Amino acid sequence: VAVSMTDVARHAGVSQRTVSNVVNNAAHVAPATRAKVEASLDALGYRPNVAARQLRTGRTGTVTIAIPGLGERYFADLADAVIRHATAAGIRVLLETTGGSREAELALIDGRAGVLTDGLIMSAVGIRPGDERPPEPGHPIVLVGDRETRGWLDHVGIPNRRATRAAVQHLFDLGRTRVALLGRVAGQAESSGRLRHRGWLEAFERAGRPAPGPELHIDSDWTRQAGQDAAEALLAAGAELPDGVFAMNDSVALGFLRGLARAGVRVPEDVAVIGFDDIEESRWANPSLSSVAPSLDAIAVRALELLAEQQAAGPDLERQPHQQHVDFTLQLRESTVGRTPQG
Amino acid sequence: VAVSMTDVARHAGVSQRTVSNVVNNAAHVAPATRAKVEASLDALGYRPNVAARQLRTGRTGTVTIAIPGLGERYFADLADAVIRHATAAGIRVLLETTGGSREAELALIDGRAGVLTDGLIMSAVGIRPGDERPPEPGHPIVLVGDRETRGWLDHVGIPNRRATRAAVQHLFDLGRTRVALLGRVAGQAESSGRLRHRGWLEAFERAGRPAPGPELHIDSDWTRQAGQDAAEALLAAGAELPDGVFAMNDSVALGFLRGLARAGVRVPEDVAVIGFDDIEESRWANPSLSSVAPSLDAIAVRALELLAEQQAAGPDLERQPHQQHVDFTLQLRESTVGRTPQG
DNA sequence: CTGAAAGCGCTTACAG
DNA sequence: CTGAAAGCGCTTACAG
Repeated sequence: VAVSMTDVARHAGVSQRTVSNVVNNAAHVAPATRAKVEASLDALGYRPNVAARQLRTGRTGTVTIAIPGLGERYFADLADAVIRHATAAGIRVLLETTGGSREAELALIDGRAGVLTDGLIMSAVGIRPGDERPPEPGHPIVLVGDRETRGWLDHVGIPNRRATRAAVQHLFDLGRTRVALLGRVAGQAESSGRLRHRGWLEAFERAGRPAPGPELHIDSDWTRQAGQDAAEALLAAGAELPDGVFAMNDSVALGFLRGLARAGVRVPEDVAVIGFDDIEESRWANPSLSSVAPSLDAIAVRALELLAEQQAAGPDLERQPHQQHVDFTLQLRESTVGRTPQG
Repeated sequence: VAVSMTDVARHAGVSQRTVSNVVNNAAHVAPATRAKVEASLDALGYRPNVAARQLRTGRTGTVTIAIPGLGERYFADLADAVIRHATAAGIRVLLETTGGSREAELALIDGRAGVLTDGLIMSAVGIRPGDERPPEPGHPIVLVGDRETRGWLDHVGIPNRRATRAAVQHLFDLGRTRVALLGRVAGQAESSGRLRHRGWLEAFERAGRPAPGPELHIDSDWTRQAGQDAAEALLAAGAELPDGVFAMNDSVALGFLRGLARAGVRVPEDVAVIGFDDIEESRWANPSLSSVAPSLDAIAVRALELLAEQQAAGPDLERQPHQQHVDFTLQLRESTVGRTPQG
């Protein structure tokens, strides 16, 4: 059914090689030949067969971005950044969702289902440090996000502990002293949950303050609903409220804000709240939410670069995995600094 | 570098065909042979070469979902629905973003850059009715979303006019009479903007009310920022406020709500607001936003079915394009019905 | 600058 | 139940 280069070659009265040269814009094609071939290309409606090209060259011009799911806005934003930067470089993107399951992530890493693309960028949340093994030649892998392992795989993310310390210090600078941690501390030693927990503790330490007691750790899933429930439970318990809250991500922070608002607690006057991830909703919440903003663009660019680097390196057994940090910023909004003149 | 079936065959002392049979779980492989081959498969670490398989069979097991971008939550949710349902069926999904540009959409439709997958599901917003042409054999296409063309391509969406009438009627039922339209009426005759504009007019007509005057059409981009700006401009103008607002999508509605809240206008007491798309933020806004909720799951399932149908039909020149509607519901929340006992 | 030919790694009639 | 072989549509040394 499809028109092949052979068909075009016959139609134009040249060899298949010449058709290939024209299609791929190779230099040194005589103008007359080129014109003739292009006419045939158009006349027959030729479309390149990507599978054949890929089989021959071993390259697809496509990379895979794997995230837990698009439902969580942070991951959608991350995927968006990768897609935008890849597209700009002429690379297409296959999106896989893992549901955050270790099994699904491992299957992708070792290519069990077949390697469809030139490389894999994965926001891994389910695998454990021991699961990593050196990527096989021809199957470059870059992990992105918040883990901080010293594993076998390249990794790019933001410095979680440092970013957390900065966020908590911001609350200290505002004069808050009883700064709570909102979220669940779970997962592996190097999970973002544990890293942020440690950052919170370190902030007290570095500020020369006594370590926060357990009553300042508000346990909660990292979801909006859980955040709202946590706020309601806290208020129902009637205990003294913290005057500052560092939330492990924006979703739980937004839910918490809503729970406070419904009970008439004033933010930031009574409680100042800062989150993590800087998802888009945070700009639009009422009050708008301060947050730690990782540079997703920088993460995407760096991940794509590392992928290209691994491809170029080929089966280089000496290559050490690159573990890199990119920048973050503190987005200060109403939930900590109140309504500012510029709104 | 990679291990081929030939390598495995040599290692196991069988023919390549037998290896293929084992890998593809073909029936009628002698148990002893299977065991032998499986041992070699494991020993050598065989991974199927997807490109070769695709070249041979012409199928990839992958479909493309094309949307304007992941930044707009509605499209992310749509892509998520397609990915979830495709994955459940063992199909992988290539995500392309078009930026809503007609050029990018056309390039995908006619496969100019090469057809990478078994089919294309596209949320098209840039192409015009005349741009559609019958899909080429072997390149199935399904359009999804809000257009309502009688074009050459299969289409699945929700009945925009009917859904809009239902939303406006809901406001009438609440006793509102000055029900404004918020959003810009632009694009082709069958664009969702024009369809929703018509639905708004029809609602007045069917309710036996006089047609709304132009002062009830609040022109605005379909974005959050624009919605907020529109609310502020309206209040600054000092004109009489509408008592109900049908917004063309949730984003502009949410921005509008924020603008009202900042000025102390009470929702829904002073103004009741309903949006369109039912994006996730709407559940979490304060007040939460009522909205027309298309069934994204139904859209995804139906689109995938139509793709499969086109594949099965093959080059059937008699096949008529299928243009189908799926269900919608009205999600009633605080912005129209106020805070209810169950929160 | 162009042609004839090999081969990427599979699947699948065709035999036996 | 298994083998020997063709061929999917390309790219790319090898010649000329």
